[in-house]
Amino acid sequence: MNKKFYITTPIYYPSANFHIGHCYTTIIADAIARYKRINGYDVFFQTGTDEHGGKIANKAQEAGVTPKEYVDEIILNAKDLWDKLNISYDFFIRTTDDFHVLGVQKIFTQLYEKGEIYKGNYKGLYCVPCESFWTNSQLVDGKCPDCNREVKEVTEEAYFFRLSKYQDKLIKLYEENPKFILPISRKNELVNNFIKPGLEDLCVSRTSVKWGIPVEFDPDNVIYVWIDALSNYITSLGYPDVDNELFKKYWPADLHLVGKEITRFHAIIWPALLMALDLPLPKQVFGHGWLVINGGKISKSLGNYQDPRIYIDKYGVDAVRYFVLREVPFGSDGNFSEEALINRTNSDLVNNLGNLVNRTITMSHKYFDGLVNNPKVNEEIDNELIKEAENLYIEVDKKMEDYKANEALELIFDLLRKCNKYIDETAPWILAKDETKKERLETVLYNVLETIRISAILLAPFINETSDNILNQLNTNVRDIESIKKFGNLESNIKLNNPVILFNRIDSHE
RNA sequence: GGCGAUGUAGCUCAGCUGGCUAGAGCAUCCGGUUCAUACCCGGCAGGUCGAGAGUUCAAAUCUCCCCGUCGCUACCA
Repeated sequence: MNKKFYITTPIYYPSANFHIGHCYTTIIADAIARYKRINGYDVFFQTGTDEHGGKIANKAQEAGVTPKEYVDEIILNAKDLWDKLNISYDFFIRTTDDFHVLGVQKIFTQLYEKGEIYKGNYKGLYCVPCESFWTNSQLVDGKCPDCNREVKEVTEEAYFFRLSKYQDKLIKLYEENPKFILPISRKNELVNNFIKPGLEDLCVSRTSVKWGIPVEFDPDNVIYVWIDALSNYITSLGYPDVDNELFKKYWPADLHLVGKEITRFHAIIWPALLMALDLPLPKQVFGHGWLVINGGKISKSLGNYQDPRIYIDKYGVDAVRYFVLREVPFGSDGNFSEEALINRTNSDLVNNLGNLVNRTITMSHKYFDGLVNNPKVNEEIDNELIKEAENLYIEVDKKMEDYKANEALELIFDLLRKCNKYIDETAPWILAKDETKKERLETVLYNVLETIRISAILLAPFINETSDNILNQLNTNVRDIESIKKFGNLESNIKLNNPVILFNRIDSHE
């Protein structure tokens, strides 16, 4: 039986269509999921949307439709976007799905019956005209940030989750699992800002919000975002039916991939809720950095972004995937700009990779009619290339262990660069002029083709279409991960297909 | 204010527990090559490693202080 791997993206808030930042998270998750799959894992990859809450209710009202109608449209748009980005998700959960609504109600009731949730009073600063609660830190000069009027302290009945009770257990969790929250800096933030000062109980219901899941035994109260949204990771597997095959097979999650802004919810509230439910905890929460635009946040109000499909249509899905995976360093922010996308595409995908594949296959056709053969007339110069090609998997795997996709890609492209150099040094066009060097020439081309095959197989999780394209041009059937752990598994009797341009050069002056 | 990151070649960044003339990719310039998508290969140039002080035989790497940028600071997913 295969090892399992359950990976999730956050469930995004569909108050508007998704931007490149959503794509970034989802593409990383997809790359990790695909990487695990080619390594033999039985992967369950989940994404989805968090559709309740006041903000969406307001948006819908503005648009003159029901909240459900409003989000339905955005979800269609999102699914189309994920299709265009080749996101290989196994399940797309919506918090408006019936099973989720029922599951969340059961979870809430269960927690209440166990005494983990109690009824108390929520004290908050309320702006009457705006009908919204604010925190101290949100106020501007002590006044409502929206309308600049006075706020007043009001009290309403609400349900609370005993979060404070889990303080010590959370500390123990972090200590026993140093990689529970990655990167480490995120963990420090949480410990210093929340755990150390002391956790407060968490208000988990609202009466002021109507668009949400009602509390089963007290329907005037709506279950607030924490339990509603976070529970998605288990309701999708059938919880509270713990005998569900999916739940038995995939829970606990191996990786919750989240943006750094919501690490807190996943690293504090979520484990505490699971402890309260007596469920196993996820193995890891990774709070990745943001894609920023001109150093600043992607922001709807600034209008500093475009529909991601514009870039996909113009430059191709793999150019976009490659860019976000390659450009953003492990855990920190990375800059997105069309110019950087173009540069990255031209230098890495067109010049390095595309040209390498093209020149190699062209030579094979020119000199041997596309027939592959390896007479193994090796020379000293071959050893380094062969050794590095053989080591590539090990090196990439080390990087992917910590989800460092950018560094994994860097390694692959280093090898491709070395391959171009190898061609220049062995100069096949000179060998071709000497009939006695025929077998040496075949060997050289074989070495390059095999290195390309190995690289293409490792590129599959990141840029799957390009990977397929290359392997199809090679016309090889040997595409499994095992075959690249040793050099020389490319078949010796195949005939290459005609070369096809992988990426077109982008003229940035367009 | 508190906590925490970060500041290294024009750009994006590597440089762990201190130790050869500080590195890579991209961009620029020069040269080579022609199988290839004006591509590929080689090379030059370019850095007071944010500023200052200290520890040390030796610091980008440790300590202190200052300056800049950014993040977090709970009920805004």
